[in-house]
Amino acid sequence: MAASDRLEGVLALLRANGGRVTSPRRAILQALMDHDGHPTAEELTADVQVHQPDVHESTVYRFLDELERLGVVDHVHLGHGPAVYHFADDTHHHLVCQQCGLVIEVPDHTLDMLHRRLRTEFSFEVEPRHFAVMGRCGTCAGRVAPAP
Amino acid sequence: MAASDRLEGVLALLRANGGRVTSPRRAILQALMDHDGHPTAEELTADVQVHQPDVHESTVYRFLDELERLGVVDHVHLGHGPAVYHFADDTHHHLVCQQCGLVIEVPDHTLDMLHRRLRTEFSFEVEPRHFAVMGRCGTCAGRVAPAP
DNA sequence: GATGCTTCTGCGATCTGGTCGCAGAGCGCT
DNA sequence: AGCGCTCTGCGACCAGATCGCAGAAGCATC
Repeated sequence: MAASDRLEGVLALLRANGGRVTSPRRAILQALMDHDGHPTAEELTADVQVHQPDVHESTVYRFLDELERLGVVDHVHLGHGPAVYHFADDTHHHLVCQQCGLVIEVPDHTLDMLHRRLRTEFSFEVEPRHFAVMGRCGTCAGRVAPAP
Repeated sequence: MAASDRLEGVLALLRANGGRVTSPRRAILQALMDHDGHPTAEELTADVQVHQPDVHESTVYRFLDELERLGVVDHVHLGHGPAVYHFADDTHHHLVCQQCGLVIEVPDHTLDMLHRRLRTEFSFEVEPRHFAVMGRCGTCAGRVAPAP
């Protein structure tokens, strides 16, 4: 199946870069693939510990760092609170509601205009992948009267 | 002079809301006005402690919170690291270079297009005031070859 | 399948940024 | 000056994340 291909592919890349394949690492990758959405390091740790209770949070952090160095995953800051992780080929931006925490995924090209404008006016290359775009979702924006 | 008018104005507002005027509070406000740029709570504490060494960091945090409740100041998260504070009437957005930390202030209307687009396409009300827009400044973007 | 070099891991300590509870100081109304 | 209530310094505490260490385990080689 495709999922296990992906896992083995990452492990091969890891080995090719002098890394070792261990059972905590397999479990962390598996948890990352099994999780739908945007897991935090803490959530991943919890998932892994269901089957391997001794895997330590710092191991998860260290391995996620390494996966990031290898370009396999990215981490994103969705406003306050812990960072969340996802596979790097899952390219999209995040709109986060500051009120209810809803995360809306929007395709890359949605922010193209902004890119162009800030590039021409300020020579600034926006990179909204690592930090979310904050605001309020339709429901929350409608529910609360805007401040005076 | 206008600066002391401003200080007294804030203190009057504070009193009008049942707050008290104390020498730590005067000093914190003064430090905020004297600082050009975007001070962190820690920097403000240090500035205050030059003249009043006993003022505690937690006092600074508490007073900044209160000033925020009164609508006098806002705090902004410029990517990683501590939040920075500025007067609320100083309305602009922040572009932050993830590489060198440069902060570019851009007028409110620069992001109007983005507002409109995200509102019509995703019913999302962008609120980019509380979190900076991250990316790379012209110098850093030019200096480093884009990743393959 | 044993050896040995190197990497990984669990663990606790540590760090940063920020918050909280408490007892006492001090503001400001009268 | 007296009094009620707010504010303050202080240390403890919290979350999220990182680090140093000694021991465990991968894997290339024999």
